[in-house]
Amino acid sequence: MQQVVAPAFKNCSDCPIRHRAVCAKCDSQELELLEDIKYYRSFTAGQPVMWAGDHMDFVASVVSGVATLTQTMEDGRTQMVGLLLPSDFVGRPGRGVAAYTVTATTDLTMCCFRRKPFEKMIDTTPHVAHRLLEMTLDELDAAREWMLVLGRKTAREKIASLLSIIARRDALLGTAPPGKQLVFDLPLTREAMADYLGLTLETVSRQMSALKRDGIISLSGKRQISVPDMDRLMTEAGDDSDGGYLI
Amino acid sequence: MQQVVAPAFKNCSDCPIRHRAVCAKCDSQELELLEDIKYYRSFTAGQPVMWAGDHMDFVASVVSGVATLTQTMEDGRTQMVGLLLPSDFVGRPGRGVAAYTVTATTDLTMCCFRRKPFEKMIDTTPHVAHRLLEMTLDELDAAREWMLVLGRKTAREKIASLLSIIARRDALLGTAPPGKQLVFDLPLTREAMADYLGLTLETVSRQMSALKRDGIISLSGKRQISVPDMDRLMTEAGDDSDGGYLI
DNA sequence: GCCGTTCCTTGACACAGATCAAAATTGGAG
DNA sequence: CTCCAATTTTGATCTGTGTCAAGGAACGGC
Repeated sequence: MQQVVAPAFKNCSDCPIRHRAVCAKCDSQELELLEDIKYYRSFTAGQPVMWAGDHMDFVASVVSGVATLTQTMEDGRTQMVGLLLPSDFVGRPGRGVAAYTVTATTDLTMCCFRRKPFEKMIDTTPHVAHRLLEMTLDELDAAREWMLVLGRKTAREKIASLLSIIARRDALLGTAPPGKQLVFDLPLTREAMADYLGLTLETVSRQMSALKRDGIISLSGKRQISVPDMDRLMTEAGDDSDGGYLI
Repeated sequence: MQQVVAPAFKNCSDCPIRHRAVCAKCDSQELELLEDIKYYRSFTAGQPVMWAGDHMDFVASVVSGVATLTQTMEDGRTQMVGLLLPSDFVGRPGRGVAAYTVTATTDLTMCCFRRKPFEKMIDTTPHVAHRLLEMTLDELDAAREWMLVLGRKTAREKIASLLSIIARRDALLGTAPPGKQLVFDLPLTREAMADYLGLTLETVSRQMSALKRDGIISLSGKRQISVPDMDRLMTEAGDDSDGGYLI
């Protein structure tokens, strides 16, 4: 099922996530070590990357596309526990079994590192270990912010929170012009949004309609969102529209 | 408000969390470096340790007692985002401002490290950095398990999940005899439990009463819980009673 | 030992979001 | 272009949990 295709670039120096991923701080010598243990894999939108419980002999960086990390109960209730964007890291050094199910929600390319040699690198090259610690601490902060969303926000605030997270990321990536009107594509179905936010897909749909009706967002097709006033969206999310650190 | 008292031991080799905290892998030479930058602080039950936004010139390990990490919205809605038990780490290297409010829920002693020298140690002694990475990854896993609880579990399942987490921890610490009947103290008020689980304190109280009525738990006083059948509690939590790794 | 404070329990009722059901829209295959 | 399947929207109703309110139990200070 998995397609293995060549990415659009040849080596690390041309890599689009070179300066943000786990390899960000590596010097050219360390990069060579990584080159030896890496390979690319690509997946099409909707494909599973791995299932919770699978044996895993690699860790990876997302190069392009979006993937989700989900956890499922026996009766089928599903909760998304991570949203993986370009430069994010997948897998845990020292753990050979996947703890979560990973699914590509858009076409996806990952840069995979064979696990054993990567673990050795962590022990020997401080740059990789240090960057991985930094990224893990960032993920922990994101997870904790998300807990507040899941535990205490209303359905409308949850939707607004998710939209503002994605909008902010797109603004960072420079996709949008610096002008006020933000436009971006939702990389998630209504169901995936529901799994992210601990809601049902019907509630997601209703709240999206409500935000549209109230002029907070507008839609072109089902997936393209534009936000005329970012501050207003942030207010709907229940966040202090100023206080928040822009990452 | 903060009481600074001497702990019951003198140096790291007598420390009760010596083998589990961030210093777990340090050799005696590294320990000496830590001794130079550490000091103890104690707090009584209920005292705030720090407020979100406070300037913070230390990081710390919990030596004894329990503390909570909470996040609060402008209108007062509160969500607990971390439960700090002995050996857990507080603070983030590289960040001088507290992101969360920390509160002692029992009498608490922390081993504090001055932040700047600690950051230098992370860069120079791989044992500390490596252990901190490991601990952060564990916390991230815990946070993700918690997301499933917050997003998808019913009130009854949430309470059962919290009780089984605390029961398992106490079992690990060897407080309980290896027999079946687990007995432990809840280190949290009903309100703190509600903040942990994204519920109101009334709902927590009702569900505690329901679990008691159904014989899943029994109470002596408000805080001492006994669990006659751990598997049954796990089932109520919606967890596979076998599959779960006992950490 | 009494009293006040804090914490906890229980009840009545309201409402946000879930559930069940069906129709509408979209996008891709042929 | 047409049709089919997947996704999304909308409607009607139900229910779990929140909200408001009142008492009760436990604990520390005097």
